[in-house]
Amino acid sequence: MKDLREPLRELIECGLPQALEVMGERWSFMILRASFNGVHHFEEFLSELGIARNILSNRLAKLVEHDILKREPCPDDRRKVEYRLTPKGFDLLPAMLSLRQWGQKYGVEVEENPVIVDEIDRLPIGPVSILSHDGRTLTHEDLCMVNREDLGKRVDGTVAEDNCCKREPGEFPRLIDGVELKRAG
Amino acid sequence: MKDLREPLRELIECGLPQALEVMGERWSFMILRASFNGVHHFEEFLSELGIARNILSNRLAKLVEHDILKREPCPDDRRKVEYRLTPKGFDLLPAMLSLRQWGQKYGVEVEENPVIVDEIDRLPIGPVSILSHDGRTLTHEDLCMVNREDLGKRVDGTVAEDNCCKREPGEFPRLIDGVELKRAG
DNA sequence: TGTTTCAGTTGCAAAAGACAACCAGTTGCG
DNA sequence: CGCAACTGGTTGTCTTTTGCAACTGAAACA
Repeated sequence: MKDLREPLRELIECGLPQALEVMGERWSFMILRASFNGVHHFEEFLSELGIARNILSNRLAKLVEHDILKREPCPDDRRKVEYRLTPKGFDLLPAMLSLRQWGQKYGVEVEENPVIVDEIDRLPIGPVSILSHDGRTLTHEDLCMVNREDLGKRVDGTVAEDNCCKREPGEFPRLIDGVELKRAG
Repeated sequence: MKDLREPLRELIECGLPQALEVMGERWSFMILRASFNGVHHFEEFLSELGIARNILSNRLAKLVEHDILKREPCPDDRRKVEYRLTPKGFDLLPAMLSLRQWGQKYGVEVEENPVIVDEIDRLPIGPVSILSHDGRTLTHEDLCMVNREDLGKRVDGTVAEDNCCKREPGEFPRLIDGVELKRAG
């Protein structure tokens, strides 16, 4: 009965494992960053990242397979191959930038020299943010998790309490237990 | 002279490698997600994630070492240890959510059952977004990279062109080449 | 007191990554 | 044309990381 935990795990299933299947692998994000920076060719990635050839080959193939990059022969020079971001790849920009900003905030000082700016006013962008459906900026304190059926329902009742440890303010309530209770009952 | 590319690589140095040092390792993000969901104990992570004991031990130690989680003995039961998010850990929420939303958008359909909502109106949050300094939502098409010295300067001059391949709309201009030119000249 | 739980550690097999060498199509050049 | 150089790989070997199972030591429990 080692699979007992399986349904429990499924309850908090979300897009994260799927995202990590590709982007969780080493070098994937670095390759993506290079792509955003306009790197398109194998040897270019190679020298830019300092990655092993076979790993780069493998990673590029996987990114192409997952439709994050597209692979096309270069018209000018048929030896060359072009790797370019697909729309799906471009959609990873918020993830990459928020990671990057986090690293910047807490890492040792790095003076990010080419700065990412808003093209219009040429001023640095703000932090990548969690927004409510109507555009308010939310912090982790403003969030909680509810069951799909209870969307939009304002509840004034008490929140299910953890049996051992109290919930930190801003941490998602452990709905897992609540749901488990529902299923059992 | 194999180190010739080193200074080139440094030019686009940013927080990403630093972020990936911890969060790029396998399981780190899954452990983080569990933490956000209120998981605090070793055995809990173990059954929730289906990870090997030694790897979990190693990963938790590394997250603690990097001040993403804090490790404290449980007051109620001195066998137990509590792992809790630090402010630095909470700051990874945008990165985790944007990854998650991306996985959700492009992955096979998963009905994210505990839905993350705004606590106030209990409606699902919007997409994690890139904002300008004054709060406008930006897409990848609105961004570009400039040198630190040129911040705020509106330039009407032409943009440095790639020698081989044209830049896709929305892709960051390859300032690497431009900068290299400047340094050389 | 013996048993169970918790948070690990240790040893071993398997998978993934790094490094270097080799290879097949271009391409540029004399 | 003939040949060296370039590009984008592949293959083989070694090292590191991961996964699995068994074991440990301290605390709780019965």
